[in-house]
Amino acid sequence: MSSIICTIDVVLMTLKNSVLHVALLKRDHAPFVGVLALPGGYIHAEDDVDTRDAAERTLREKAGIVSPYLEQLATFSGRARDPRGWSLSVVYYALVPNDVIAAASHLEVVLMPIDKVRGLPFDHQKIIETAVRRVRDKSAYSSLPVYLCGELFTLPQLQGVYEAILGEPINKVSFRRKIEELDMLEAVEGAMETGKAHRPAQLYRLKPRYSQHLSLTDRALNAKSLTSH
Amino acid sequence: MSSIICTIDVVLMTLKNSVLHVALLKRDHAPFVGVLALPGGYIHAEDDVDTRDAAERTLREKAGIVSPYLEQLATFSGRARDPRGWSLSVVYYALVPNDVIAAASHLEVVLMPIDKVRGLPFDHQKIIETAVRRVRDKSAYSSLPVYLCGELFTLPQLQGVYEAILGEPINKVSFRRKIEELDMLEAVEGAMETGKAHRPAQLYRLKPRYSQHLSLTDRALNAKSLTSH
DNA sequence: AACTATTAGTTGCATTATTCAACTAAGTTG
DNA sequence: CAACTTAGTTGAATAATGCAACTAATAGTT
Repeated sequence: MSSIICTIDVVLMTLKNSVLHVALLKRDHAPFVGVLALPGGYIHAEDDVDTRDAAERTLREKAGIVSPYLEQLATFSGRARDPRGWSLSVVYYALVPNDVIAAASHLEVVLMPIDKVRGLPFDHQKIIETAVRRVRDKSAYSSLPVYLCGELFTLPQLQGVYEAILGEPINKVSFRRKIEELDMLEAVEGAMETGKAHRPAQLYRLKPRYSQHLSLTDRALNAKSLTSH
Repeated sequence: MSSIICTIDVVLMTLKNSVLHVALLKRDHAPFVGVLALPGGYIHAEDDVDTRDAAERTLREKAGIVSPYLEQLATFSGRARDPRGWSLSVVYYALVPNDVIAAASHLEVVLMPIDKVRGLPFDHQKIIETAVRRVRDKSAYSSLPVYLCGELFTLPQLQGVYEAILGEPINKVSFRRKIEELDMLEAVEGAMETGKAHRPAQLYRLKPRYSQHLSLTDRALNAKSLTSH
């Protein structure tokens, strides 16, 4: 009856040089051994509590990472996507600061700019496109991008992250008003950015209760993207 | 290896007396035979092209309905949700006009107001809550609610549908501006609502190319709901 | 036929939100 | 200590939204 192949995959994204990158790994199992692909694998019904648990395990085992943000993206399924047969992959996406990947990278994680991704097995290309679209859409009206920053960051840094994801400059006053409204950051008392030849910026961190949670507005940051979907 | 139970479920919603209702069916298989639950069933790897196809089949077979809008909601999974063992359900949601359900209802579809839903098996309660939240969130900045109207409708009717879903009155002028901006409706030349003792309203329909597609704005209809999620 | 009641649809203004440009602040470097 | 550079703020210009009052069109009532 159930000849369905049940897997999970994780789209692990980070910002490097102001460009969104996705983490890829060389596959160690057939099919497509040695080919770069999304980290993923079978769901372990014995060990995993649910698919989120499976995604966390995969991230831990294959990339040595515990992600501060992990959310279900969608499930991709069908007869055609895997040569082994009818398969189904529950896909999660994660956002982490670049240095977390660099620090954890005892394994061979390849960071690929999302514009350069090509030649992936299965429907991984389509999965990544879906994930990138989701991140962009969600960033316009939520605090999602903070997960691409480290523990501490300045507002100009955070603005740069938003701009990198949304792909267009944001008005400084508008940005700060939105961040204020989201009410998710707290200034770190007396902590300032150092080493730059100009006025130092205040350091902020995410308010504890927003770990793994997003703060939302009902107005997008930026009026451009009227999309049909 | 794969002892995972793979199913799909559909949250079929409609508006009846200005209240969101969800369609439930008495289960004809164990477990929970005879208990009201979401329409769903096993994925048929032999027949179904993918999970969307399985959802469409289920809707057709169990409720006699072809939905004008069907979208993947999320996948619910885990050891605990089904007494038979580790299971996974890819859930879709559908919106249909009330009369479509009424017309198709040779089968025993029970329409339950979403506030009254209780005592459902598995995690169906949680699934429905997720679906309702999704519909509400999405309705604030998209054309989603048109799928709850019939083929033809007036702007006041459509406004009533938005208000029923969002749960608060909308300013008439703002509403019409938004609809204009979404650019998804076309007036039916010379067709007017009849039979009412007042000025008749213009009839509209969805522009053909928006079938199964949404039109989005970047500004929500209504400034209330600042939600944490 | 005129009048009443009721809802459709529009118009102009008041209010609020967003953007822009110019300003002040506070460091490092030479 | 003057020059430079970026942080952060302020106020005015512009745009979006909401409100209230208007006109329009129908059925029912006198």
